[in-house]
Amino acid sequence: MFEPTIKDIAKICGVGVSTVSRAINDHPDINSETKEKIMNAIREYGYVPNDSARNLKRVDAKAIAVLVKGIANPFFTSMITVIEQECKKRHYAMELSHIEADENEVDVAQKVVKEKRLRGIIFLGGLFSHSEEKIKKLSVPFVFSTVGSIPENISKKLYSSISVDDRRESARMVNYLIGLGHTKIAILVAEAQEESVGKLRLEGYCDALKVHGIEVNPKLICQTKDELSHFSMENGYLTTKNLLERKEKFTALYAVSDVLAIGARRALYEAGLRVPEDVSLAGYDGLDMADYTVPSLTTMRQPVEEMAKDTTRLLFDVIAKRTKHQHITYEAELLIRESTAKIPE
Amino acid sequence: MFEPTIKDIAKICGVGVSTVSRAINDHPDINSETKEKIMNAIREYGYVPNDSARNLKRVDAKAIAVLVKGIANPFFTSMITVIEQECKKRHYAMELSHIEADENEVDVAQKVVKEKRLRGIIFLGGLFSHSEEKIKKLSVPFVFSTVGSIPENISKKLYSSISVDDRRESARMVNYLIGLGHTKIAILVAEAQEESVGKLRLEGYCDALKVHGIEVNPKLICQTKDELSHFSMENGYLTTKNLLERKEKFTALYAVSDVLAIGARRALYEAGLRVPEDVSLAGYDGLDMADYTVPSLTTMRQPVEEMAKDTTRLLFDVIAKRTKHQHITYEAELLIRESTAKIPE
DNA sequence: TTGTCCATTGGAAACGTTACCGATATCAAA
DNA sequence: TTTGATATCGGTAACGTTTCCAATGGACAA
Repeated sequence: MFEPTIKDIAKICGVGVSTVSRAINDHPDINSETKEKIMNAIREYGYVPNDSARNLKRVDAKAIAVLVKGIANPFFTSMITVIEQECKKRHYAMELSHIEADENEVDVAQKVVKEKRLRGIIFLGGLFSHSEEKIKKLSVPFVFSTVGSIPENISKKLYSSISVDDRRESARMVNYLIGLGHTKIAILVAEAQEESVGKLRLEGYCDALKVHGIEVNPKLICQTKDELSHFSMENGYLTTKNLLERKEKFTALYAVSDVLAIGARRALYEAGLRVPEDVSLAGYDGLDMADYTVPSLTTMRQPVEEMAKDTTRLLFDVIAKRTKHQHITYEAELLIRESTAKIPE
Repeated sequence: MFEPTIKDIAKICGVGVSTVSRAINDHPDINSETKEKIMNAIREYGYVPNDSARNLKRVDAKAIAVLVKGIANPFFTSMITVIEQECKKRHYAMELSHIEADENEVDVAQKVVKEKRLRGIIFLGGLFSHSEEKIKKLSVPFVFSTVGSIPENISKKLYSSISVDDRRESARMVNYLIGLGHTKIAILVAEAQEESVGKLRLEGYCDALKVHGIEVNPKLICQTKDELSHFSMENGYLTTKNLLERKEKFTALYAVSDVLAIGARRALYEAGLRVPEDVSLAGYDGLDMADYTVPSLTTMRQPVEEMAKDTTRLLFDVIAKRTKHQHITYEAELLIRESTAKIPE
């Protein structure tokens, strides 16, 4: 079947290709009658500009990329949805790419940016193995927005970030549990490596215990298994089962992610432990899901929508050079629900 | 910063551009030493081929698109993840696009295909307003794979489909509930419009009741609200609250999606109804999530992974003209778990 | 009338790649 | 030596756009 190009449209309308180009790109230097005539022909013949040709010619491809590590976490799904909407508003395309566990995200970024001539990158994920040297090598007009932990070893001038102070908010949650009378608090932690959210949230947990003079009991610190997706219900479930086998007494369980908490809930249930009567359960993230479980889950809500919107806005601002790189920190909101309760006397 | 092109690499290596092209595309007509030399230079200078230029020149852009209606449903998220992996294996890019409620999916497909010169399209979604005429207009080498309900009014030769016989499997679920002794079975149904999964699952529900001589009680048929995302926990929750306000007695509640069921579970809980003691609850889809709720959810598992793999395989087969359009139907698996029980005498 | 300015247009050169076609070198066979 | 086949390579024309630059024509002032 016949696929019209800009030349065909030009011929049909008896004008030059540049005129058609002006028409479709809303250039001012064009007669309104001519433009209308062209637009009609375009509609009639179903002409759609070829994106590759456009991006090849344009200095600026109107597109950004979102790189996600750990798509399994619904928290990121929500963020992506909002980011996509924001891009659409600005008539930008959004390229979505997953980063596998064994890939380096800056390398992937490098490749994607060159391949597609993108204007910017948003990183989504809790753990990044950035190195300053690699980031400097990212040649193209580039914005590096990270959601989650902020790499400490890199000059803040090189990237923007959007994050919640995981360590502080995590401590806040544990403080709340301690306030309820709990002292034997177990923690379910994912990816407790350098610069990861897991590590920060674990540190917050330790901070809170120390402030209250409670000794950190290593037997109550449970790390998720590497073989599985770190933030998955299955991992939460299995890790909790593992914890229960240790026979170490605890009255509260704090999972550093809602998904983990939901898996944990199941494991507790199967072990015959009631929530919150026998064990108080707390999550982190504030997923919609956490509000519909039975019992509903006490959690730290991260302002997803706001964060996603700001990420996008910031990215476009930096691209347009309206602003320098910024680092925004959000407050999380402690949502107290049914899964946590005072420890019985 | 300096961004090398194929010409630069050619100059650096003292060869022609076509030789470099041969090297990066694994053409046979090239000396292995030359190739190695070129590959080294490419690594050293960080050359990455420009995707736009490639796709512009190539007759066949190595990419397909996945168009999703209703991304909120985690069922689709799983499918997309698998499809993406399959594409990666074949060195194809996957373009992901959402279809808004007010958009026509064939129009979107048309536009995307022309814009990006794609080789094929996969539709994901329960409801499509396809028209034969529009599909025929899809000019480019094109494959149309639909997952979900199959449009009945369109020649089967024009597209491929991957689906579960929603009507039959839905009836199977209701049969199972009837087998447990339930006769007052409420149904939570989303999007009960023409050609939608919702409608088919509702029909299956009616079929099963009729076979057992149980009268269909319209007061037990609850439609989700249009304002919300049809397949969301919130909608399941609100619709169930609405059902409960009707004061119509029921001993089982069948939600046509697990997400809805989880919302329903919450509403039942708040109303003081125990699952399964007071009300048996059943879902549909077989999400991972359904296995971790308390109580775990009886559901109809659709073979997501298999379906996603077959969809991709089929698409690539049709693109390569290895096969004609096909229509594959899968069996769902009835997963009986804790949320359903025999009706007490 | 002439010159100047503005609005509108067309032509053509890129953008970076692939694919075709032809060129060269090498080597074996005649 | 000549011929032909084979392996390897380079040049160049596209692919469909955008963007610059120059051209045209009309309006208006000098």
